[in-house]
Amino acid sequence: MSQEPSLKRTHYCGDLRLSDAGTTAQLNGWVRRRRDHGGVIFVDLRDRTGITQVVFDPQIDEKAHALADAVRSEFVLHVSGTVRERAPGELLFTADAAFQAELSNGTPLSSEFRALFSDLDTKYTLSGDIHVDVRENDKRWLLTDVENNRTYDITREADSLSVYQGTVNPELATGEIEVAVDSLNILNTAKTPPFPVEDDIEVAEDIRMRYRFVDLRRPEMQKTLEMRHKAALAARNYMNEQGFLEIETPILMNSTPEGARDVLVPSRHYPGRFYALPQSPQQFKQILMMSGVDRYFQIARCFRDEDTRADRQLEFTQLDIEMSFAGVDDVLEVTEGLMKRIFEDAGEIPVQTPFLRLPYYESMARFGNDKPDTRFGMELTDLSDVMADCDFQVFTRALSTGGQVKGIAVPGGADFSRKDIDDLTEFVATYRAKGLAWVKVMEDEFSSGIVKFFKTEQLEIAQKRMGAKSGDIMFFVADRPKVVADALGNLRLHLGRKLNMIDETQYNFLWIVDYPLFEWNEEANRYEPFHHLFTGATEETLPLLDTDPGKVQSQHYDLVCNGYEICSGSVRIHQWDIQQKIFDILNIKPEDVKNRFGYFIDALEYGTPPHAGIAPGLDRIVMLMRNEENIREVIAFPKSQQGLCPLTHAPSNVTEEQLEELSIRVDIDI
RNA sequence: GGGCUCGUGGCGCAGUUGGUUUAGCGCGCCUGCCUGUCACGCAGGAGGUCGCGGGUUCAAGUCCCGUCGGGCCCGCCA
Repeated sequence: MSQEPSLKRTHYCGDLRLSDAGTTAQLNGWVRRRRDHGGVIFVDLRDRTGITQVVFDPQIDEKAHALADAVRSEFVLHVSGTVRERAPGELLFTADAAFQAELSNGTPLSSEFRALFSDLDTKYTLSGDIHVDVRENDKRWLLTDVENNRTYDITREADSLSVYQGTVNPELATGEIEVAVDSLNILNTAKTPPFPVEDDIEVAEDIRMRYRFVDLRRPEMQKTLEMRHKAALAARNYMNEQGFLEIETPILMNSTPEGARDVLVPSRHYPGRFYALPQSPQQFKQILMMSGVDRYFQIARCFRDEDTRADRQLEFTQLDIEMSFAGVDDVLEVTEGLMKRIFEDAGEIPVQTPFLRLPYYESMARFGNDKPDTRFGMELTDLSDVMADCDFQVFTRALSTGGQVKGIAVPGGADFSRKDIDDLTEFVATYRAKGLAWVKVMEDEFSSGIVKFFKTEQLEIAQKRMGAKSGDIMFFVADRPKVVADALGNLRLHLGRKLNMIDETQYNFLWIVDYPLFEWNEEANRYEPFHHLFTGATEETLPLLDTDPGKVQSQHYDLVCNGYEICSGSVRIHQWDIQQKIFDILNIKPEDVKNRFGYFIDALEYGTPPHAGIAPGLDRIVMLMRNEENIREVIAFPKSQQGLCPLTHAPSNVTEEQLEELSIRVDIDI
């Protein structure tokens, strides 16, 4: 038999502790760093659990030490050796035995004792953050200067204390031990990595993506991968406990032109026809309810061929949920339990249930959007009534054409410079606001070029309503309601971040409810579904379908956390006649209904139970728990903003033969 | 479809109104020395078609045009 190197390990690199000292251990891992001191070589060996310092000492094993000479960063090693306590370094000084009491009783060290350290060398000056461990009662102590990341080994001799330089690394969980290697196998060599495999690196994202296999070795990325796994596991366990069945639905389905663009897959058997990848398993999960499954869930990959953003990918993952004989409260309750379980189990983030519920219109009015970040104030205030008879034409013109005047008060904003305000004006222009009016609130006056257009009383009412104090600035936007909401809502967020008004440790869960069922599309001159075609209406507003569809309230709900929409769902329509009415209002022709949803309509008529569902977005949940602002940080192999895979370079060209089989002719030069 | 922004050794950056700069700096890398480091230290060294193409100029990393790639945003995302 050939002599294969042993791959067996007894521990992971994050496992060993002082209590393991004296035992033997075998580790596998990557070389984080090699420190060659001529006589002795230290290697930090890393795997996904942590780092252990392994030592190559020629006096322990000459062969291993010689081999270690060639070891470089990211080499893959198997080592075996003895776990040992890190021995004290050089003797720094001896001190009076009287100081022993200070080490044992946990009180802060006396200035006399501290002075001994500084007297020796200012580099040993102790910080205020000192931690003492008793290694042996009345005999040995380990003193850790946490702030300076330095340790001291203190031993009681006959009548004095000997203070040695410590070799413990307080930053490593395994920092009290090391493995003295007696056998080294270099399992593989490695090219010098393009960037160091450690946290807090400053490397362009495209470089990290190109070398994702190196990037993912970094501890924080491993932590993200593990947290994502735990979140999915927590979800599975919870849904199982709640009686839900996990059922897979097709990845190849038919295209539904409503909503986002579909990712299409050509069919070989049916030239000219295409499968679509699911934007969500919406129709299948409803059919599962019709099929008597009662409670379904799936960790489902979804695809939407739209341009991406920092929190949007071409493909993403939803915890897709549907339940029969359920209404709004049932779904919200299950979802609250699910969120609690995920955030607590995977993220160690405590969650209070039930969550607050905020009507859609109120959210729009107070925050300018339906995914408010409620971790800070600075809410929008409507001033349309107050400003109706001012002399500022920008306001009056907007108001007379059905617009609004709203404002926010920014704490401390009276200090903003002309340039600051210009930048903010440019910022709101992105959202089509034509300007940003401002008034600074001073000790006993209002300051601004536009003050002269207002009665003092008008500005006073504005100030009072917004809660602006002396030293604040009031910003106003006058325009169509949509523009006012977009501009001020985003300005609020922008300034909230810029002025550090957000408590990053807080998680504000909030249901947005009472959405309208339809939205009027000005350009197309017709109603469009606010959510999707199968969203049900509230019983009270259902009669309005015939008279005033714009006023019908849906049974749609969104769960929002810290400004991110993390779940979206609704009670579905389960009666054919109501579904029919929706198609009519939306002007979808019967033949289109038949072509696109025929199977679904059929099923509706064969005994569909009332049902409702929701779909939490796993990626965004993990983003929140990891405090990441980019979705690519929580996906192992994400695509670039243009939809390219930085590793495999998908999408790729295919051969003429492949195209021919699919009866596809590509009409561009490749 | 549109706006903004970035692209200089492996990585992160500097490079002034175009010119004394042989395109610098830090990290990393290589060689040698070093038995207690953990951002080891010391000495020496290698490594760049300044994204690509074209133009202006006596002269371009620097100015202009185009193009490719990354990012953020608007539109879009039922």
